[in-house]
Amino acid sequence: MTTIHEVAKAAGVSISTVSYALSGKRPVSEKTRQRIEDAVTALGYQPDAGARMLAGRRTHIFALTEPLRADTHAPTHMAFVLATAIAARRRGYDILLLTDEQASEGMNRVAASRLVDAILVLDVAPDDERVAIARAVSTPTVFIGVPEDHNQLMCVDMDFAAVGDLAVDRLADAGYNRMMLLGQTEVSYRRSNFPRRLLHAAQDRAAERGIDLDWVTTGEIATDTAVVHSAVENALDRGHRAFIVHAVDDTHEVLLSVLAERGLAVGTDVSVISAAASFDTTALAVKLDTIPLVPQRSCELAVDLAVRQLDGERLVPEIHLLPPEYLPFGSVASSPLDSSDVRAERPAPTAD
Amino acid sequence: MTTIHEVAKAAGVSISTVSYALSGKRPVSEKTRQRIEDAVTALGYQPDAGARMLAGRRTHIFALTEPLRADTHAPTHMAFVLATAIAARRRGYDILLLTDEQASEGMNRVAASRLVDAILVLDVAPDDERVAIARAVSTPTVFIGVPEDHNQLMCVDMDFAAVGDLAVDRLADAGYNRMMLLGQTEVSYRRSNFPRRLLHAAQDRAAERGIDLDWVTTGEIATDTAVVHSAVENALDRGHRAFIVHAVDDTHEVLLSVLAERGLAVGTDVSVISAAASFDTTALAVKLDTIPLVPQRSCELAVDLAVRQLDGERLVPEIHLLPPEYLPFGSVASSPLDSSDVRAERPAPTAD
DNA sequence: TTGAAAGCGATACCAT
DNA sequence: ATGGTATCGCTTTCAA
Repeated sequence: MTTIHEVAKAAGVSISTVSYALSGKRPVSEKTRQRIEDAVTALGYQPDAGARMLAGRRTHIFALTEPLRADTHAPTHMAFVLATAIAARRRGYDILLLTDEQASEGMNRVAASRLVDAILVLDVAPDDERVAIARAVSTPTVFIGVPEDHNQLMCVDMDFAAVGDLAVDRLADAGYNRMMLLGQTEVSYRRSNFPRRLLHAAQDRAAERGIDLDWVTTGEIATDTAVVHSAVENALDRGHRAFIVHAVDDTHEVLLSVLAERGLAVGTDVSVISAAASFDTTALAVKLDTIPLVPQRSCELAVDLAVRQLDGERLVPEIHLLPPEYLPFGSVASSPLDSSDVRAERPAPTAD
Repeated sequence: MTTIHEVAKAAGVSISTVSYALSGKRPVSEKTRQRIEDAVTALGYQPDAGARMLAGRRTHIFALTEPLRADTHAPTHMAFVLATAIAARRRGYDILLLTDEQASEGMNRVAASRLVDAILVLDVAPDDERVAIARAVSTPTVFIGVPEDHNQLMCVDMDFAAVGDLAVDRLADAGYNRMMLLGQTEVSYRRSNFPRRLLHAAQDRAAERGIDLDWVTTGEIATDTAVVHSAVENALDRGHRAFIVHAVDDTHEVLLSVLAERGLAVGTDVSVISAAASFDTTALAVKLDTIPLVPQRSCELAVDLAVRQLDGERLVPEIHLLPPEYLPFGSVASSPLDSSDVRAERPAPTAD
């Protein structure tokens, strides 16, 4: 193992100069800094992590807690983990995984042992037990998601309410007076609150504008293809021609396939908006107007907030809601038929 | 922060006694060890991670490298990550995530800085670049998967060849002389070698026993439901009545739904074996005979091998293949019709 | 602009 | 069975 002493000797300077040259915390003449850098690369020097943690006040590690429940949607979750890891590395931090069933134990342990500089919390539940721990430990903690009781907590999340408003507004502006929200699984409305935030905002906005908004979930636990299929059939039979989809990719696919079966053209006969999807909707059979949920944005902000706190910035604990962005792809009809007309011209067959 | 000094003072002993009492590396009288433990819990003492890493020769951290390519099947991957994390924690180790596009950089860094005690390699490709690095660094490395060039490498994996043999044997023993292997996606046969290991073993065994084995992949990149659907239809039309499924859950579901549509009863009219599935097949509509791929087994063994190396055991670098286990659920018919009979009694309609 | 040296908080060797 | 202390490799204050 190469130590800082060997680098110092090779460069003909003291170890403190090497340390400062590498950290940049003290000016070092261009000449010596060059010699030091040469020595570093020549010897393949890499500061000892343990020594750095002990002497410095930084471990350069973030903990990432993720309960990984059985109902977690793996692809979405992976996207967040990956985005966090990449954002952290860019700032010089590694990610330590805390997947314990009892995330509490892990959080306390890494905080008490000073293993990590900050804690990032993923997959936040409304009544998350990690809230109490975050308050108890002195390690800076950032939630990616918003628990019910978020007083004095630092949180980052998409503004799901704004997503709901935006989606309803677009369809309403296009002339629809009724629309269908294809939501998440039943369990996700219980275990998280972001689906509710979108739903309630959409319902309120619809009520304000005198719009008839229907809502269905996409299965009990996991997304149930059959449930989605019949829900869509049913909605079409009842005259629905405008859809807001807040769901996983499978649900999008089922919706599009039913529309295709019926010969309904998206952007002409029916309108569809994908709301808060974290996958690439442009890979679908039909491109959809999308209000994307970009994990990178949330995760980068979370990492940034953590780093800034470590750098001494005195940030107020608050919720950071990322404003939604609307990506048009022509899936909303410009001047649709009114749904009552639709109903008139096409008598609803019995479902099934 | 509570230090070992405070614990020592509270317990009225020296710091070395505290250290030994906690590590158990030296006998300590029951009386004093009790006082020390009391002090530890009273003060909520947790040894400083950095100090431990520097003074001891253990960081109590394992690195887990996972390239996370776009075609990675998220649920399967998550199962492995989770299993590894749990196995490691049980042995007192945390998991540091290395998800870099260039896993090389991360591996070199954590090895050189002595951030981790060992490296676990996930999602192994046939020509994995991490093989070279594993050979270069002195940090013990265990592959979960088997690269093409595994000379001098420590690897753990399911014995996929044995899985293939076993599946073919069961169906052959049941009297089938032709069978269909529903395989993985095309890309997985290129990016990994475990699908090939199963396939080739099955083909060889089939050839030995004079059995007609067909094989199809389940889509180009991601599993394509339509592709699977027509492949199964086609196979049935050609008289196939025995299936080996080496694929994700979606593929199982499509197969079962086609069989149901046709009114073919699993275990009577047709036989199905699920081979090397890492999800819970008992949750399917029909219970299937399964040769499961249990991530826990591979991951626990990998962790165990890493720990034993750290404990000084001089293990020879070799491949550890886990023998398959056959879980019967009655999905293989006991005395099936010969496929030629089947063909005779049911003229094959043209597909589609 | 640079160097010397005092910690950081454990582990583990050498004594007693 | 227990205590004293050198040591790990770095960061950072204090001096020059």
